Amino acid sequence: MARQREFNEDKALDAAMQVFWEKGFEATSISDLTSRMGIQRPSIYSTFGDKKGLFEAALRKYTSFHAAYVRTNLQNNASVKEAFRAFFENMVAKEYKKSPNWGCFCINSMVELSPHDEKFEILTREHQMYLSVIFQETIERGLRSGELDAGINAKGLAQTLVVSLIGLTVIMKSRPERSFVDNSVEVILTLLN
Amino acid sequence: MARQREFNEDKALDAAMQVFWEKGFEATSISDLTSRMGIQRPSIYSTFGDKKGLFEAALRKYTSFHAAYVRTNLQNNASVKEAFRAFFENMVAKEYKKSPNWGCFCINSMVELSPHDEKFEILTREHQMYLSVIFQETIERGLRSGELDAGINAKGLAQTLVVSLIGLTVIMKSRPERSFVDNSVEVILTLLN
DNA sequence: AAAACAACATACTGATCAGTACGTAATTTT
DNA sequence: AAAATTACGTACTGATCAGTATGTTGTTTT
Repeated sequence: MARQREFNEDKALDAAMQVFWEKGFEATSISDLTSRMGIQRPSIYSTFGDKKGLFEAALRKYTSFHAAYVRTNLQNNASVKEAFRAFFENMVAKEYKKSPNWGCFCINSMVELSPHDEKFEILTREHQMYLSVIFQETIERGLRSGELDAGINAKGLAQTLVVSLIGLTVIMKSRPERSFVDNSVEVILTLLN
Repeated sequence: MARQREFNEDKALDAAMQVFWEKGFEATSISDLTSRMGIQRPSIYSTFGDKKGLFEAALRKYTSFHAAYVRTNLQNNASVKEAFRAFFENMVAKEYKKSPNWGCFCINSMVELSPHDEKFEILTREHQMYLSVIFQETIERGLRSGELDAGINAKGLAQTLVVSLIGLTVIMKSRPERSFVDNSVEVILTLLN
């Protein structure tokens, strides 16, 4: 290579992720991206291909960060029940702090793009499957330690918690009364008993 | 009025609903709409205001139809447990038949528009609240008949079922293995026991 | 039948879209 | 230092966007 990059590719991608997360794919223009990424239009195309390529890179960055975040959170607590409670309650509290509330970039993409683009159908599905595995491993840890009832179906419960997590994330976009979400979390957590 | 309408407003709105449901707000152009509605561009503006006005009319039509559909479905069965089982299983089966899978127009709108437009935040929230009331009334019917355990918290459970319904609808957009969704439905239904 | 009125269709507006051609600046290799 | 290479910035492309001006057609009222 001759001349060196003046911008940090990772920081630029991070900025793009935020814009796409906030506005979605269709509502985001290249001009929105250049201004927030702090780079020129041709730099986007030479570095990331096209708009969809940039979106894909941003989503991959998000999912890998998010997966690590979820994994760390659940491993952080010796009690599996407390780990899930803290995880769900924290996630609710965080969403109610922000206004407006962008939800989860992967879920947003699943809703907007998956039915129209197989690449994103696969990408978003695989992230949910990955979360499901993390949940399942956490539940199995609770089964081994005896904290959880041996009658629990780890896989089915993990899948249900992923579904619940999605449902909570989505409904919070419409800003229901806090008690609505709190009640739901409470009922969902009874599945661990 | 002088000259009479040549198109059926209700049928045109129905066509618009389908387009918006399939593609979302941003990805739908006025040209998409005119061709599918079978009317000319100025007819849209004179009848529905602007693109967002048409979208709102379409979404209102959807939610009122959907609410009636859910209500009828749940009232159709003497057993509350069987009613919820049939409702969830039917909803899963229907989504897996269609390809691609547009999900729920109201949920799509909640994800795409609610964080950026208060009108749709309210509209989509109120539909979820309405569904929650239908669910709660159904659960209370089961409590009165003795079919459901008296310890059940009707409101909290209804809210949780709404959250679960949203989660299931959304995750099916990424076409997970059928067993993933079936397992989740099974676990969710245990909340009625 | 004439006048008023409303829905129709065509064709247009300026703005913005995603993507690119091209000239300039910086860094490397020869 | 000259040549090659790559990034940068400006300015552009044709296409498409949401929305509208305008003239025509059909129906009602006078």
